[in-house]
Amino acid sequence: MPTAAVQFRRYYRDLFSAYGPQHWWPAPTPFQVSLGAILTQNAAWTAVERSIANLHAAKALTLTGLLRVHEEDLRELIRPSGHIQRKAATLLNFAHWLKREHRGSFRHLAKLPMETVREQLLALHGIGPETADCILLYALHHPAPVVDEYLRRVASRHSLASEKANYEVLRQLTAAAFSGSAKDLNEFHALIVEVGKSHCRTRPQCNGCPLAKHLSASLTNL
DNA sequence: GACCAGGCACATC
DNA sequence: GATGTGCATGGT
Repeated sequence: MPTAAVQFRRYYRDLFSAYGPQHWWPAPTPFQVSLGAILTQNAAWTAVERSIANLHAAKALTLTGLLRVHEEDLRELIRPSGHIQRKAATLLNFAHWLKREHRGSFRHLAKLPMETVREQLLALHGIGPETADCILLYALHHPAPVVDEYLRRVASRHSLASEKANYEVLRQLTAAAFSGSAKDLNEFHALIVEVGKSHCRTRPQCNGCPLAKHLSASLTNL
């Protein structure tokens, strides 16, 4: 049995062959990447796009623009992506932190060590490990592994990790597979989301899934 | 009319 | 510490 790291690299190769580059993150500035990362928590990306369009119309896609919006109005702008009370508060938490601690500058933020920024992000209410790692990877271009439910399912069904493997375990496995390469980590996570949306919703049906050939015999016989 | 979506915080056991 | 549950909305 190959190591999980080797398997992850094989998945990456096969997914890239099947789907091609995903061009993540679909946003023009690191600030907008961060807003999207918060808004997409437990929400479909199509819903996030509608919220982003509302924020754009309200000129709230920049730090100063966002900070000019009252929290109640912000809730209405982001209504399409749900969880409006908590997400509005989180967006403002993030914006105030960026302004207060980092002069509102991603350039300043990018100079700090990845782990330092990660700790600060995790200390913000409403930002958990997945959102923090998305910001590190897609806004700051740090080599930060992102673990999501789809990766958890793939790893579990392919017997690479326990069904109950926590975020940290899968983060280490991913780091071991793509250590140091932000480019590969970027593409890998995007591809996992893509295959997850189309093939990993129900277990273990993988007909037509680019990863099906990697399934262990015990699973394919289910 | 369920079920899900590019999670998180908090209560409870 | 692990497991369950509320948060909110729109698409399928």
